[in-house]
Amino acid sequence: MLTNSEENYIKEIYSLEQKHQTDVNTNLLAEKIETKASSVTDMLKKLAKKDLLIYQKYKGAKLNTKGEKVALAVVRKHRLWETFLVEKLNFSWDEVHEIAEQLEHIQSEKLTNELDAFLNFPKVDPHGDPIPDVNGNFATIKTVCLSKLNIDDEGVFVEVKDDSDKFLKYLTKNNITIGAKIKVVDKEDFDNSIKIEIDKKQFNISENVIKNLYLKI
Amino acid sequence: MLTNSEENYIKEIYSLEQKHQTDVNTNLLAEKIETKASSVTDMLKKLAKKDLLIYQKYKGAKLNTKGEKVALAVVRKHRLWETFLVEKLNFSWDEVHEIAEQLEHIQSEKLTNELDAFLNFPKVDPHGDPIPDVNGNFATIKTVCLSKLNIDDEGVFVEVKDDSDKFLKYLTKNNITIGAKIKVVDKEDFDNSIKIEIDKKQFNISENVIKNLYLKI
DNA sequence: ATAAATTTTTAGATAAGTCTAAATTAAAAA
DNA sequence: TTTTTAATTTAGACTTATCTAAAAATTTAT
Repeated sequence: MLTNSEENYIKEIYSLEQKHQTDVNTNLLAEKIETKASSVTDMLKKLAKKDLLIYQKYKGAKLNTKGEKVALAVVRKHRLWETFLVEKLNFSWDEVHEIAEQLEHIQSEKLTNELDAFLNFPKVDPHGDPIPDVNGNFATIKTVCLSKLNIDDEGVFVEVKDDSDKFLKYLTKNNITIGAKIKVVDKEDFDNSIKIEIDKKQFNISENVIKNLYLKI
Repeated sequence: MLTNSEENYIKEIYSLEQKHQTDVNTNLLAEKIETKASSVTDMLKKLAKKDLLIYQKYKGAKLNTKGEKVALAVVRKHRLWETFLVEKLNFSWDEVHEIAEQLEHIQSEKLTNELDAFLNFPKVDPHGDPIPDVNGNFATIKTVCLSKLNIDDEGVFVEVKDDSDKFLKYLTKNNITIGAKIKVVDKEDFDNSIKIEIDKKQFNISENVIKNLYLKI
């Protein structure tokens, strides 16, 4: 049985591994978990001793199969609960993260699986992130970052990478919601901003926004 | 913000106060929480300092208004989650306690209230225990302990006091479920057991069972 | 290749919640 | 009322997860 803290480290390590495709280093992890590097070192030692990851001094950490399984179970719970909150309890997509952070640590396989069934085995959560099934498998939908598109290209917005409520509120305000059809109207080289069109309305978005939006072409 | 441990103490103190109508003493509380008396003393001091209860050395503790409010909020969450698990996720009444013990600590008023609405503002949980509303109020249905009935008296079983899965499994096995019509057929003075009739079938139950069953006459 | 800068680890401290064992207080019995 | 028993509290220790400050290793720059 793992503590909430241990699960949080494993989840974050998993997420960083996916993003950077390399061993996770101490400082970055510390920043993400919002703690100090020395605390991270302690925890990595502990998780290595529990046989959840490979840790080499000064070289960083990497989940082993067991650790990855834990990570996927936590991610599964997090995304199922987010889906539940939005679909059944009238939450909006910018209100669910913090609560799911708590709910993801509830220990009961039956609960997780019954919730999955109750929600009709959803494939993605309210942010378009894939939900691992009971065996940890998930379909990777082929998505393309909005930054990769050229003028006149278009696609359907299906996944957002930054789940912060600040960012999600910005998107909602600008009508950029999952399922929206987005067309690239213009690109500015000097600041990498672009002009997009949604529902016949055009407006500019900055590089920081662009890199967090993923489309299905 | 209270820790899970603090909430558990407050909940248990509240429950013991209701049951015994007197200040809660250290040893009994220690037994219920499954910890040592010395740990209880420490926690009572801490909760008193946080102004959640009145604590007098060697005299026991008693929740104040603030503490009672916390207790009712936790009880509300516990019972709403139990109801959710049984009504929406196919759990039986003997499977929900442990999971609700975890879920009752999730912090989000909106979540609690949306869950309440989603369940249609239930008045009682799967064990017949009343669910406090958003203000901490609950209707006290007038119930009578089965031990108070005489031969040929009858009533509808609406509430069970012992929520342990062992006991609930026993009841299920013997067809004693919430809503069952129970008639007292015979009483044995020497061991206080009685013979009851449910659905035309008669059988004997012991004093330990009897004292945990409450009926509406 | 060496020095400087950065990253990471170690050492020692702290807070929460628990424990054991000893001391104290209250309650019950003689 | 004094003694005995039981309940409660105190003192000191342990674990988990955290922190700061200092030391060590690695990386980058000269």
